[in-house]
Amino acid sequence: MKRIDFTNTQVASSQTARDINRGVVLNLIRRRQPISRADLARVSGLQRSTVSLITEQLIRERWVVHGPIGRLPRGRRPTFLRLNDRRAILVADLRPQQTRVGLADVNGNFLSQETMPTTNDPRATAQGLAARIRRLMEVHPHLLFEGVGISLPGRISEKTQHVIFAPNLGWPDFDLKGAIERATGVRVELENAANACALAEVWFGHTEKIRDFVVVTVSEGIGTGVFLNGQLVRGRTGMAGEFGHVPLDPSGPSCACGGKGCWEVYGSNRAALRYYQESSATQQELSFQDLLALAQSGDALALKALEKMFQAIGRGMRMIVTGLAPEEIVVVGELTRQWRRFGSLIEKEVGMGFLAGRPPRVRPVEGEMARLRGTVALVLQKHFGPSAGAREKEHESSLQGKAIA
Amino acid sequence: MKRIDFTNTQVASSQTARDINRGVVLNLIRRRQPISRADLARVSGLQRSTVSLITEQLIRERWVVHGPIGRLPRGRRPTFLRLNDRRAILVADLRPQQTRVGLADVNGNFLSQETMPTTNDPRATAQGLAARIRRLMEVHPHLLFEGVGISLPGRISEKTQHVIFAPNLGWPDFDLKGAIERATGVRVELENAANACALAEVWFGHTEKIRDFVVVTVSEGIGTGVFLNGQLVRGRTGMAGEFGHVPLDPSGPSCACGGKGCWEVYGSNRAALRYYQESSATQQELSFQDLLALAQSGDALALKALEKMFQAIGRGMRMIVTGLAPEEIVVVGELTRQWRRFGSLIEKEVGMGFLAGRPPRVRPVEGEMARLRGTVALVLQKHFGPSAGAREKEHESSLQGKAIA
DNA sequence: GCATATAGTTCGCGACACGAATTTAATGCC
DNA sequence: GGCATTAAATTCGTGTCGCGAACTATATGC
Repeated sequence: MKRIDFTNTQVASSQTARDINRGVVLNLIRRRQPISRADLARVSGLQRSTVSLITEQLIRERWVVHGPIGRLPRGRRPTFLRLNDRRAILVADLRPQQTRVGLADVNGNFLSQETMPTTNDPRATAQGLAARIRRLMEVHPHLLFEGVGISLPGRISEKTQHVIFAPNLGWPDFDLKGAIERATGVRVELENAANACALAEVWFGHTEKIRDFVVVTVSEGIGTGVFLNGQLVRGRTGMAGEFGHVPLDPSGPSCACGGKGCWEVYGSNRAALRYYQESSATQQELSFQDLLALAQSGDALALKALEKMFQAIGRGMRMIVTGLAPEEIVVVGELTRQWRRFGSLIEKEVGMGFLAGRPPRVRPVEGEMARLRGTVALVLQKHFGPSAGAREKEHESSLQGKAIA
Repeated sequence: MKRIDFTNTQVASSQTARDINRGVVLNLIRRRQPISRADLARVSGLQRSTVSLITEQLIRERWVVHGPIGRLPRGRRPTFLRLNDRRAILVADLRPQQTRVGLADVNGNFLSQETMPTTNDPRATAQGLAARIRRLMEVHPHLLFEGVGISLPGRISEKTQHVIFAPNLGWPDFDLKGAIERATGVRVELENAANACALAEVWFGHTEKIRDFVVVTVSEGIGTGVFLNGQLVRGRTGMAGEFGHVPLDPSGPSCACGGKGCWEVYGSNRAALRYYQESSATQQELSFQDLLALAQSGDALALKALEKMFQAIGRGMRMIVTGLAPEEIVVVGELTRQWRRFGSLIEKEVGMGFLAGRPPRVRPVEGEMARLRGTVALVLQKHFGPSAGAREKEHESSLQGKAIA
């Protein structure tokens, strides 16, 4: 009587084709809105008839709405389609000092934003966050809330979905997802901040077709979001991307992780502050913002500290370039404000250790929005991504799955 | 009149479902042969009727043949199916000193094997290789040759398919693929040796379901085959996986790549020989084989040299573990013969720098066959992989593609 | 008013997977 | 030996899907 569920392999049915094409059309609308059915057919390669059926379905599902009527030199006028911006996503970005809470539409545009303090107590922070989320939902009763997306400087277990390894927050193992879900009744998606930035690039960046890139987030530490073969790399346990804790020099200063000479010991905001304080011999507490301001005003020691920081960032990037050969490296963080002055230093360092061909582009990103935008993508990919069609259908008409014998 | 081919997005048709399911069934037959249609239906989740149609197609395509008749306590006997082992793949593994040429069936079993010298002249090596391939084809006129797979210690440009960056061979930019194809008339696939080992693991290894692992090949240098999210990582230019040239210590000895203190300077066969010669102060030329033999016979200095080598390998693996969090690391090379003695050293080193959770398994592989088996997979994946069905169909009845307006 | 051009819909067709019914082929009990 | 039972494999009717041609709707301009 050894009956096991053998249905482990992913087989395709007719529905599969529809799911795939639904995803293609939905994403084309997202990218090129407003766009007519005829153009969708041209761009996708699908037949106009097929596009009509799919868009009809998407409109039924409330993801797409009719937009304005277009104008052409001749012929019937096209009715443009666009995403339904009454679908909203609640987002939050946890950082050691403060948490940013926001409300965004499906296009990644923010309807509102606010900040709240982050505390060492995960339970209290979760409660405060849940309260603000509930309030946002009450204030906007006309919106359809798709979910909550949260980015944070830490790692989320693939299995339990708990927050694990968040040294910069100082949190222990904690079920943030469960806490917020229970308190708000909305589905929550968690993601590491660097990974969220990578998602933001893919979903809302101009670079549509890049399949291999790495995001490097520089703040208190250094985080990396690794995106290869068109997919985010999470690794077995969701721990992938901790290049910040790879040693550049085994005899270097100690790191909070327990290691020595880690990349982030040399290239983080904290490292720049350390460089500055070592050289100026002042005892006063500075923030990285202050350091940037000093550099802006021409302070030689501040400039020198930033120079060392940027060089170290480039040095660490070499291992990513050598090992993964990405097409592009995207830098996120406050330091990008000094990109004009020091960006070339990074490129020089990256180019130095390069083995063959052309080194990748290194590009800064305005940092404030990337993390939040990424969490929007995090929530949306459940609906827009592959095999999302099946989920929608289930949700819509609650078809039961096949019983397992 | 700006007409561009807009059909950039991958859309699905009815055929797509068949392609996917054909791949599922074909791979199930490969994995579980001999297997009956009924079992295929059970394991795949497809209907028996569907399985019959697909297997009929596969038999028409000559990929599958009828095997023996099974026995059951009751009921009609199943006719087992298995892969057609008259389909053969020509394989070659280029190494700095010698090249191994072989003939394998679709199951990765070798029908014959021979070796030939590798020279510094790529043109001469290609000619010699092509001659042996032609001879193998003449000797086996009853076989259907699917293609030639070649693994080598170097990188292949994604664009031109030329061999680029092969410092250990001492070759310049060279069109090996084109040379062999012109000389033999058979389609050639090139791949880096470490990547080939990774493919061998996925196709012929026991570990069917591991989606994230890294192969580390240790010989003259150190190569890595990075396999993440169920896919080989090649990077933008096919250069991904050169972790062997990431510095462990920026003040270390010079490397052939131009850098300093690269991983392979500490962890390769050459490094172990250097350790030994430094300690014993002998001037005689030793091979790594000799060193292993010395260690086997209990030579203290040889043991010490290997110990340092294994520790260095583990130290370099830490960056892979930290950055990519694979589920498993597979080690390939002659050094695996001393795994019992020193394997634990690697595991200890890997475990030391580990941030959270459990470190990955580190596992040795008998090295000789891995590279060659990988090239078999390299050729097969064109026929067995996704969207292979379309290619077969084209090949079979030469349907023309749609004309682009 | 009619040719022309373009957007969007309708409809018949073929490919496909599904699932029930049927056929085929074995075993074992009476 | 006859017949119920069991299981493999095939056949056939049904629904879904994309394709492509035909058709409808709606605009411009001579």
